[in-house]
Amino acid sequence: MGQRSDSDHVMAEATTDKRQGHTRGRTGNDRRTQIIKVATELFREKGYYATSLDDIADRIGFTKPAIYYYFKSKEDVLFAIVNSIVDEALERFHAIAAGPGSPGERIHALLVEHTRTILRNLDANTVFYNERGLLSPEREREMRKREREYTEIMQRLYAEGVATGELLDVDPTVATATLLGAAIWTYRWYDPEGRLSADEVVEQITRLLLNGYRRPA
Amino acid sequence: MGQRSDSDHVMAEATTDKRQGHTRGRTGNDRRTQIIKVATELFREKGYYATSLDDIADRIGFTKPAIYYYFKSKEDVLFAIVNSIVDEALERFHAIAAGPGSPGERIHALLVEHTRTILRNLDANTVFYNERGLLSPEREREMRKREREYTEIMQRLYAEGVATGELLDVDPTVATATLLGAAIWTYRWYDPEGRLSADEVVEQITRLLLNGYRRPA
DNA sequence: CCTACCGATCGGTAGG
DNA sequence: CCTACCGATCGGTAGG
Repeated sequence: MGQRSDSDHVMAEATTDKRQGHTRGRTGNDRRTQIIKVATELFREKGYYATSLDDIADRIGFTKPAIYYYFKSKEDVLFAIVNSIVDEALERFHAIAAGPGSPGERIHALLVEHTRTILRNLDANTVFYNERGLLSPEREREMRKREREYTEIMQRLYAEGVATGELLDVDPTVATATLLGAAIWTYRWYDPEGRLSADEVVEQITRLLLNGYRRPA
Repeated sequence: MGQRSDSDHVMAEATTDKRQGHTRGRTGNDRRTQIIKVATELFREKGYYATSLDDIADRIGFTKPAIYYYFKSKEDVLFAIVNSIVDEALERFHAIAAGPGSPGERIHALLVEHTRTILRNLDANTVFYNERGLLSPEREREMRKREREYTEIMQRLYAEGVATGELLDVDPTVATATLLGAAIWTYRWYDPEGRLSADEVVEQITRLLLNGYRRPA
């Protein structure tokens, strides 16, 4: 809490070579990244509304108006976080769906990669799933549209697998929402400091979803 | 939006027989119930912070201080909603776990009933899952404790099923979080006005979780 | 990136 | 259950 993380440190180093006279050697992009990082932590801990811009500025060590040098509004900070998550997910789904394997194998790959990504970046994904509803109506519509885009990729894949007889015959909308929901829900309970590694959890969840909880006789 | 629902209407009727001179024939308990109902709708629509006590009072047709006649604070209104949800879940889990059937059969029953309950009362369950983190630290701890209580019931059941060989051998914590998560996630995507009935959705989800998405050969 | 400040919102209370 | 009101918080801006 409050201490610099590794990724932050690495980024600070990366720009050290080409110092441009900015305070403490940070470039503008670096500062922007730092604001996003700290905001992500705080939005996750306390939620968007309960986090003030003063809270964010305090944790970084400057004052609130500095944030307005990099962002037009508080909502823009949230949007930056949420947008990058949906961007990455969209790209990932496109890549895997277009890749090799049967529909069932590609769905398995989607579930593995989606869960891995969430567990590897719990802060931002928690903010994404908890706070994306607080964006302006226009931006929320935009987000929903892109989310629908990648869930539809999975639905088409599922429908294909049902048609070939590879996958259990349930409604593709229900199937994908349920499977993705099971994967996404990890953000609510997984504890990185806990007993189980992220890789173990990913393996067990995806095996459970593939085979069902009833052990085959 | 803004119109009286059936349940509201029914409650108003129920107290008509024994009018006590209250405005529009409502008893105190009735008013309290009405405040909870309207707050539940608004907290779901706009979230807890974005909903003011004036919003709630406006939709009912009186003024903010009236709410303080029935509740000590805004948080108490949220607590009333969240508390009743966790109460019912706890009772349901206890009853089913103590009931008949193999561990696998009782887990199936738990998933069916939990999903049904969520779909039948989407407003309050959405508030529960979205806003329970906004309670005071003491109350949040109390909620988490009771939630843990009923997830542990399911974990013990799962462990028992693994021991007898009935259930797939994955960690009971992972299994129950994943299965429950898949069921709970319905609150985020199920549309009561949509193509599928709640009963169909419950049947398909629980069948999918039991058998897995790969069709048995 | 800072100091100083404004305007609006809102939970909660006094006093009836 | 109402009118009137207070105190605190907070996003955002002026002006440098």
